[in-house]
Amino acid sequence: MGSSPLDRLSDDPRVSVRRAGAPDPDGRVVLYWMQRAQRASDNPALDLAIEVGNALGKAVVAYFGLVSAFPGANLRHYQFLADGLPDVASGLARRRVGFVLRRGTRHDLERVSEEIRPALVVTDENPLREPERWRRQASERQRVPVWSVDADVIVPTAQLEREQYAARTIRPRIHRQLEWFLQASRERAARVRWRSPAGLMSLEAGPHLLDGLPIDRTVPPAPGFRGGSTEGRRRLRRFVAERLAGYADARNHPEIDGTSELSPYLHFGHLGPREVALAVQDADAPLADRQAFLEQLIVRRELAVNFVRYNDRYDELAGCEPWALDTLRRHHRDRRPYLYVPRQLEQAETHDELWNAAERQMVGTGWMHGYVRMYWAKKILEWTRSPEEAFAVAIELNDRYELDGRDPNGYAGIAWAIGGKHDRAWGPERPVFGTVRYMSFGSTSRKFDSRRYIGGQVLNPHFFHV
DNA sequence: ATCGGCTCGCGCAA
DNA sequence: TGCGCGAAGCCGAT
Repeated sequence: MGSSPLDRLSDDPRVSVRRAGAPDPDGRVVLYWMQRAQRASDNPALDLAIEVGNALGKAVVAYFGLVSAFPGANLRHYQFLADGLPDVASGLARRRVGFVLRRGTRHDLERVSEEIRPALVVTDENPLREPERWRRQASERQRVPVWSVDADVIVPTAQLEREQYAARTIRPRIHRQLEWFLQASRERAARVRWRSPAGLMSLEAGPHLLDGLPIDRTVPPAPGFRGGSTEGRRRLRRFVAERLAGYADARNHPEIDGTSELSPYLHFGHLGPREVALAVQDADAPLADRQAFLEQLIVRRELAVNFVRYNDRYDELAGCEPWALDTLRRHHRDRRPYLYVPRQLEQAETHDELWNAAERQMVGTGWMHGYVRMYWAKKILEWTRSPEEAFAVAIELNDRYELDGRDPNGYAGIAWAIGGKHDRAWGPERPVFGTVRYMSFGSTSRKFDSRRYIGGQVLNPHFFHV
């Protein structure tokens, strides 16, 4: 049995062998199909591709397909993504890795493979159903080995083995493994330099990349966010220097810029979670603040990834627990004093100015504060005709307007708010909610300065990111 | 300001 | 089988 250098590399718990076999000896390169992890450092998938290339004595090339068919994505998301590609290009060059950038309606790993003739293909992971299907189908069609690397979590998702019931069940399992997995990667460069075959097509990462691409352009780019690893790292440094001290309290004050606002960068893979965690862990800030942030970044974020990976109904009410489905069903005919259609919600036309402010923050800036996201989703449950409709409307709005939409965090957050996912029952039993945890305007407003949050929105829709 | 009761079920000790 | 306790809550009593 194997103890060749290659077997040792595929033995890593981050790695799944999706197509087994020996690398094609006639293959010219190791091909890294970059999808989720759109960065050239703190990227275990890229690191592995380089290790394999060096072990085989072959060059390494990364292929990125800018596909217009990504479900639910619009110009806001594509602009942010495209902002990040120049950083990918320059970062890969520093590691002597080639870059092939193409665009089209869908991924075309097959054609790129035919042109480049890889010995082996490496890719990253994304637990959402469509990207997972792309990886599976592409692996079936390859004639060379395909390995995927779980690059965007700290503890590999497979280590948890099954769907976790709550934060309290995943937390000790994650903490036990952090010492092993929370380590900076060794950023090696490829030993063999990539030489592009004559005539191989690749686009320039630049401002015109989106021109003519058939995407949904009805949502404008987010005015306060520029994508990319460089910008993400700048924001990380600023957060650690200016906001980490005091984070444990400030994060629950939506009227203050107290959070990291890094979720878009993590969503597009412009930053890796290890780099963020290590920067915070080693920071000169009170322990309680560092712990509060790491709880969000690691325990809560990876619980969300676990949910999407192991529950194929992650975007419907039916994916929630029986106790919650029962209590919501018993209350589905309750009278609802306020009822809104999706259009009214989208336009922030409710009687509740706190809710409207949260909605406007999301639509206008592409990012809603985490604390009001809970309130926002729970009120949709209260103001629509059924929990199923509430779930669908919340996901549609979240995925359309949030820069970090279409992300496990969003699905888990909405399932928590509407379906009690990862939560517990709370009495007393109430209309519509049953024993799903309730939130009220009055109580929520007493915890932070909601007037200031609302006012900031009214005076300047970009208040939060100026 | 703080406290208790509301309510459910996992995971572990036994 | 019993028991402790848990993502951010709410409300009324003290």
